[in-house]
Parts: sequence; structure tokens; C-alpha cells
Amino acid sequence: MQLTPLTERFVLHFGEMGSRWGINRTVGQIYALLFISPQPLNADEIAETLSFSRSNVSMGMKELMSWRLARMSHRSGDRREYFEAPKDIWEIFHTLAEEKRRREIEPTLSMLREALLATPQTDEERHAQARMREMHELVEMATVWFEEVQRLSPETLEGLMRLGAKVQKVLGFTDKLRGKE
Amino acid sequence: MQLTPLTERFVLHFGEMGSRWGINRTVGQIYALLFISPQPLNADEIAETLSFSRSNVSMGMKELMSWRLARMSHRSGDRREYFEAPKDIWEIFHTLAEEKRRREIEPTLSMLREALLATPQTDEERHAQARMREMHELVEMATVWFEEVQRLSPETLEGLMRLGAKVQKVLGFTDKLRGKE
DNA sequence: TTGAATTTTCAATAATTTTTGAAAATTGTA
DNA sequence: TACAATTTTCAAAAATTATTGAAAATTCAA
Repeated sequence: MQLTPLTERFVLHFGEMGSRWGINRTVGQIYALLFISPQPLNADEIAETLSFSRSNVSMGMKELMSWRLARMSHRSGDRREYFEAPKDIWEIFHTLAEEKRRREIEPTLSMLREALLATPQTDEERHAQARMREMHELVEMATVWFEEVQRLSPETLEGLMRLGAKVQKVLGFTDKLRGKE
Repeated sequence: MQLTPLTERFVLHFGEMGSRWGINRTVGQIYALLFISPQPLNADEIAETLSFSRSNVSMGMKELMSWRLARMSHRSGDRREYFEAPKDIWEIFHTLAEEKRRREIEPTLSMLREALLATPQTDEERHAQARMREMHELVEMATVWFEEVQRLSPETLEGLMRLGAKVQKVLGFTDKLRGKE
């Protein structure tokens, strides 16, 4: 696939953003390319379009697949593997959130849970543990909430989001009465 | 401040997690230390506790301040700067979300907005642009929604989150009727 | 002002991460 | 099974990022 100025900018942007997230430039660019490609691409096409080595693409695909941000497909009479990004943006959000939770939130929650089991030996430890408890409570609540919300269909979610503004208007009033902004 | 096994584990965990987010190990550890510290710490104390060079701490503090995850304070009769992490976990969430939006979402949105202004020259470009439009719409909607939600007070938000489960139960039913998961 | 205390900068070094090419492994088919 | 096509692995090289110590800059009290 040939990059035009329009698509190149998109691809490069995702490369740079990639490094702000945990993924590297290569992976970001490959993903962006698959996202806008009208048809699945094979590894050589990706390597050529982005000027990466073939093996780099192989690594990148492994990473993307582990994030479930790319899928493999095949063409009849062609042994090569073709890759495509999931089409549905809601699905992508969903997947990303789930993987982030698995890789970042869950380990943190277990660390916190374990820390909360310990008996603090000093005032400092007591204080530290109290802070960890606060963090644990909020993270857990947010996670549970997020899980719930994620079970909703895209349509319902969109509806809820649009509703958000209204909920805010109603509730915002109460908040202001309590001086909470 | 002296690290105990309990607090050390917490600090190291945040160091490692830091690298999954865009921030580095040092910054992650400093933040964790400030978070659990019962009182503000000065740069030397931080450097000593975490075995970093003084200058590394200086860099790290600059970064943390830019994320608004640390504040400076002073003690009377002491010229050194003391640092502390904001106490309120809701505030921290809020701040983080805001900075992430500013640094990652907004640049992406402007790139997309610009790309959407271009007139596509080929079918491929037309397709690419359509995909970008989908992405733009969802990201923008999510952002606006998030802004709205963020205006709510922590109390209201907690209420909404607890409500989440119920909303889901009611709405989930409708979804199932429509065969949507 | 001066100068001691403190913080910041910055170029050099260290450490880590990414990228590559070549070799090994795998896959599907003749 | 044998072999050609394809993918993966992996150690070395390249690139990037983090860390440091020394020097410069800043701050504030005398």
C-alpha cells in the first residue's frame, strides 16, 4: 500500500503517540496502517510501506496480536498471512480497555491487596497503608464500574454519553448548592 | 524517609508501571514515595531514599510538576524545597485525565480534524478518510462526555458509579432484546 | 552587594530498547 | 517425505532514553 501525504501523516502520528503509550513506534505505525487500509495486508507489504525490516514487522505483529488489535486472515491460493485491524471502533476501545486492565490495573490491584494484608509496624507504615487503601478502593470501584459500562451495547453507551450532559446539568446544580463545583 | 519491605514494594511497583505509561522508572518511584509519605520530602531525602542522584531527582520533580502530580511546599527556617503529592485521589484522577487529554487526545484530534479537511484523491484516500472520521467522532464524543463527567463532584461521581450497575441491569435487558450481547 | 545554600542544566556515560540480517523453524503442498 | 515459501527467533548493531557529576545559575540572608 502506497502512503500519500494524508495517510502518511496519520501513520506517523500514531508512531509518535505509540511511544507515549507503552507500545513502540513500529507497532504504532503498523496499527495505523492496518486501521486505514481498505484490505488486509501481508507482512511484506507492511514492511515495504513503512520501510521496516521484515523481522521488525514480525515482532510488531506479535505485539499487536497480543493486544488483540490485529487479526490474521488468508487468501485462497496465497500462503502468506494477511493482517487487518478490527473495524468496529467500539470494539477497539473495548479491547484496549480490557488489555490495559489486565496488564496494568490488575497487577496494581494485587500488589495493593497484598500490601493491605500486612500488619503495619510503625506509624509511617500505618500511614502508607492507609494511603494504599484509599487508592485501592478508588481503583477497584472505577474498575468495577468500567466493567459494568463495558457490558452495554455501543448504542446504549452512545445514548448514555449523550445523556451525560443532561445528568450533569441536573446533578451539577445539587453540587453547586453544596459548594463542590 | 526509610523504606520498609511494605513501602519498598509499592515504590518499586510504581517504578515498573511507570515505564508502561510514558513516565520513566525514576518518576514513578518518586511519585509513589511522595504518595505514601506522611510529610513533604526534600530532594535530598528523595535521592537518598531511592538511591538516585540529586540531579535525577531534580529532573524527575520537573516532570512530576508538569503532570501536576507533585506540589512544592516550604518549611520556615529551611530554604530547601519540599515536595508532596496531592492527597485527594479523586483530584489525582482528575488531573491525570486532564493532562492525558491535553498531551495525547488533543493532538490526535487536531491531526484528525486536519486530515478530514483534505479532499481525497483516490478511493484509498476516501476509505482512509472515512476511517479517520469514525475515529474522530468516537474520540470526540468520549472526550466531551468525559469532560462533563469530570465536572461532577466526587460524591456525585461515586453515586453514579454505584448506580452504574443498576443502569446496566435495566438497559442490559433492552440490549438483549435487540440481540446485542 | 556578597557568598553560602540550593537547584538546575548539560554534556558525557550507562542502560535500555529497538531494529536488523542471518539462521532456524514452521508450514503447506507436490 | 522433501522442498520451497514463509514466518520466527535471536544475537549483534544502532538508536534512544535515562542517569550522573560537575559546573552554572539561582536564591536568599547577612
